Amino acid sequence: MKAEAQLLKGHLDTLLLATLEAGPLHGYAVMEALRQAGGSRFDLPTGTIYPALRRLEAAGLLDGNWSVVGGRKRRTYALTAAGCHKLSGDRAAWRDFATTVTSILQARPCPAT
Amino acid sequence: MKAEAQLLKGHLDTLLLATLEAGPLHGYAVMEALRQAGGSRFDLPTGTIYPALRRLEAAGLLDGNWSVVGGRKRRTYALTAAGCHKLSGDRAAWRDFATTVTSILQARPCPAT
DNA sequence: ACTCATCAGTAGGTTAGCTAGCTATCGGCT
DNA sequence: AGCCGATAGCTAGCTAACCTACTGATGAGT
Repeated sequence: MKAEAQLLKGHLDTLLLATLEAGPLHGYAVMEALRQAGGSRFDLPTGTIYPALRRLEAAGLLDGNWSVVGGRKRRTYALTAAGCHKLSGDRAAWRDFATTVTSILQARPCPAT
Repeated sequence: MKAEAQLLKGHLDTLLLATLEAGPLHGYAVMEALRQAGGSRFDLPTGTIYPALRRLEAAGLLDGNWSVVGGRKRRTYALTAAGCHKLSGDRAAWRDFATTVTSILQARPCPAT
């Protein structure tokens, strides 16, 4: 599939990578960080986050490791070098995409219907 | 489904509405206008455009009418009042979404792995 | 006559996010 | 001790939407 196609729906992956850029986090923490960063706009359910993280891990963009904190198992994800590289590209792609969409959406006076 | 969910993948509808805000166009022209506006970033196939336009028409956001130009049948779509209203909301939603994503994607110095 | 661009549409597949459900641990409460 | 809510992780299956690939028609150019 074309890379542009991903842009139409694949923003989540980029956001996850960006969230993990600041440092490794486990799934639940990623979820909360995103919710906080997005001001409830990105209040994503676990069914969205966990598969996405696994997807990114499978793609080699994240490195997931089990750890036990207080007897509770946690899978902590860290950005890999490939993930960091991907993020740079995604960032540029997002800027490009956002700029284009914004310019197309420039408000024109809506003519009376 | 939540409205926010649409934002993750439903940008196309908004772009189509915005393209038609300047004036009624037929499907093929919409495709070209979008391609031109997007500088090849939105080089969408007919299989994407036509169903989308029909979807928007079914939703009452567009008004489609057959016309014959040079013996060729054309379906010309015009923005309805509802579509115009929807576009205003989408525009605000996009600004909101774009701002949030951009802020999350703020480039931090990628620490050495 | 043949080819190409224009114009419209559909069928079917893939992806990804969502809903809904599950397991398990810890801490606080009764 | 037993229960419940919050934390933490995972999966199955649905749906929406976008894409690929196709059909079919007309008109213009060669």
